[in-house]
Amino acid sequence: MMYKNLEIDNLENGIEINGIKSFSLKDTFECGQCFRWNKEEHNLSYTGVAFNRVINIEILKNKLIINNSNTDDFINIWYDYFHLWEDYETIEKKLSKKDKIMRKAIKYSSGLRLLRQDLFELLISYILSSNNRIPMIKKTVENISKKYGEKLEFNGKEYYTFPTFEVMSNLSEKEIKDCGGGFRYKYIYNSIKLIKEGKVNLNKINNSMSIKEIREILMSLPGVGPKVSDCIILFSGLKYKVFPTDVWIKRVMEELYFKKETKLNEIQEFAINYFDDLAGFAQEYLFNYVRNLKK
DNA sequence: ACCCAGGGTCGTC
DNA sequence: GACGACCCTGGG
Repeated sequence: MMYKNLEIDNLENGIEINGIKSFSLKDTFECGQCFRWNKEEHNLSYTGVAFNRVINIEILKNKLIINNSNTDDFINIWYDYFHLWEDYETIEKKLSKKDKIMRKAIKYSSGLRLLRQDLFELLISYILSSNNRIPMIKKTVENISKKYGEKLEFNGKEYYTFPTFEVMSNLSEKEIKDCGGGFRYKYIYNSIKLIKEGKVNLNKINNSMSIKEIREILMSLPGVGPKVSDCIILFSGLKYKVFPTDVWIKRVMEELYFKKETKLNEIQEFAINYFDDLAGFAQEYLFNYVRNLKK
């Protein structure tokens, strides 16, 4: 069948999609925006859990293969999750024209797509990200899912959904602590508590609000500062004109753009003005680029 | 063995 | 507005 210029064919336990451009699985899944996707050992495919599903995805001869899925899920979930309605060729072209630095960064990570992830899962994941390392964040998110998510099975292996707010709101402080997030367990527990008590309402957040308004709501939660809230806003796909500024981005912006030590606010302000509507994309191309260069 | 840093945030001065 | 503390772990 056809769906918005894409041709979808059924496989035995999955689907095959023709017509997708600009999609690098490696750059999309390994750029640090998500914590629940892992490369398979034996091939170039990735398996991950999102929106209560486990799927395996690979690209063969320009076709996107989604295993353990079907057309309905593709239309209802994955088409939006992988941001397939956005034209990344144009985004990359526009950003490449900005300067030599962006041209390099994009050449390096062409095909990187910003996923549109679940807001609550992002909230917990990025509270865990503060002063933490990516492998440790992944480990803790995995622990939370294993303990309190629902079990899924695929290819003889067990996977776990990220728990719902409902489930997590009934956990004790100790239960959350035992998931392994270190000192951040209090942030998570107290954030959930504020939401449960109705003092903060995540459900009213939507993309017709201004970035400032959304930031205000998110930052009223403990453990959520400017950087974490910008990540939540960007990686949920609410807004793309944000520029999460962490240590890596700070370093690369100072080195390549400012040539001197610069304050976070100044970097942000510059980037938002300079990259405009594409700031969020620029941030992720840069982050992926420098983080891999340092290795 | 010891030290340091990690997709920051918070409390205190 | 600057500064140190923070759980915990892997790597030098």
